[in-house]
Amino acid sequence: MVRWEPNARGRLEKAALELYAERGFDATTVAEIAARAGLTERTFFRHFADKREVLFGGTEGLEDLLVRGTLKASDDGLGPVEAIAAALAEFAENVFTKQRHELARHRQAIIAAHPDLRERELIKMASLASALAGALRRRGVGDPAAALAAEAGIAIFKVAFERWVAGPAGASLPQLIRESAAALKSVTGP
Amino acid sequence: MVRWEPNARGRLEKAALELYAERGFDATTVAEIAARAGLTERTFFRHFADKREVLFGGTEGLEDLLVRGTLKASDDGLGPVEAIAAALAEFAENVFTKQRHELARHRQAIIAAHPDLRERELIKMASLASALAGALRRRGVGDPAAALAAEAGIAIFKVAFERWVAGPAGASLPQLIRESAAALKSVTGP
DNA sequence: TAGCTCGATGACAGTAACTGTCATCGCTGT
DNA sequence: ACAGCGATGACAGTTACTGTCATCGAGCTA
Repeated sequence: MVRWEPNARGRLEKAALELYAERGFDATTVAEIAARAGLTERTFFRHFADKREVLFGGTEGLEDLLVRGTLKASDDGLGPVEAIAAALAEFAENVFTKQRHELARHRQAIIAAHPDLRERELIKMASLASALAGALRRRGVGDPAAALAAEAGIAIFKVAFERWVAGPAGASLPQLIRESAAALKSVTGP
Repeated sequence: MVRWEPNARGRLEKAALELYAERGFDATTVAEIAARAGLTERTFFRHFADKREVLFGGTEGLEDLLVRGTLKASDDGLGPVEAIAAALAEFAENVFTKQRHELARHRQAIIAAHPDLRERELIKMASLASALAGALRRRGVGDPAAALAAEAGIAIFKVAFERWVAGPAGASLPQLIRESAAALKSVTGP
């Protein structure tokens, strides 16, 4: 006999996703989320810094992973933007699989529906860009090249991900990333 | 004899800027800002949607201005990214003058110090990118090229602006924008 | 001039996000 | 057995933000 049901955090995430989808982000209170998860409001805030963060869990190791991928690709001789694109593509290969397409679509619909959630997503991306710029600098890329390459890499991912989410379940995100990278290259030209 | 002092909005902006700088964003309450401006909290929220927005006023005509500039530059035969960079450079020429360097530095220091304010800044930039992408599409640029060019243009501006703010008062933002655009071009290559 | 509408503000109550603090009580190691 | 730990609950407090009605000078109209 356990004192509490396990996986409180996961239950909160599930409850929040459901309620945000059912009633919208604004019309959902933290107390309601906690109640559906069989917990109290106070416990919600022990697991998540705020009402938005509950949608952005599992992002902890992400930056490190992509930084390592970028460093490796850079060591393989790729240019700055190509290195980031390669790291993102490899990451996408493992995480944004065909099975998770529907889940990602659902989540993005919720995020797109509310500016507060868009803001949170944007700052996560910006933080990632900053980390990737640092990685490039460690590989000898100067400034402002490193910062620009990182921003460009994130732009590639944003656009590719948007298309992946909007498109059919069969599409390959790594492929879309490669296409976006190519499109960026052609569009920066004359 | 007037019933109220004029320029309530401006007084609120000034008071907020001062208090955010003095005590920090978190430690400042809206009631304090309103009191310093000789108004009530309720009136603050009639002028600004929230506590952050008070730092982002005067942004109303910006999107239209840059969209028009981009359309014009595009008609002059520039490539998508170049067109946006040109529009941004011209805008910067008129707005981010040497005299406003100190003010901009001050404002950016406040924004950089608080994630909530960074989020707001990022969504403004994202909204601008979206508008610029629309402008490019109207000029026949396809997808995902239009979206990527817009994101790239915004990246150029972000990096250039960061350098302008961090650098000496004499630097020219339009010049930094042109340098960033060139750096992006070289970094997307092999 | 008298009355009327309008627009900016104040007054006040209410909701909900978030925080600080202390109590509770199974589990774990000694 | 028992002490301490860690996740949770209970509860009060602050503050961002909203809805609603009252106020009152300015300008319009008859």
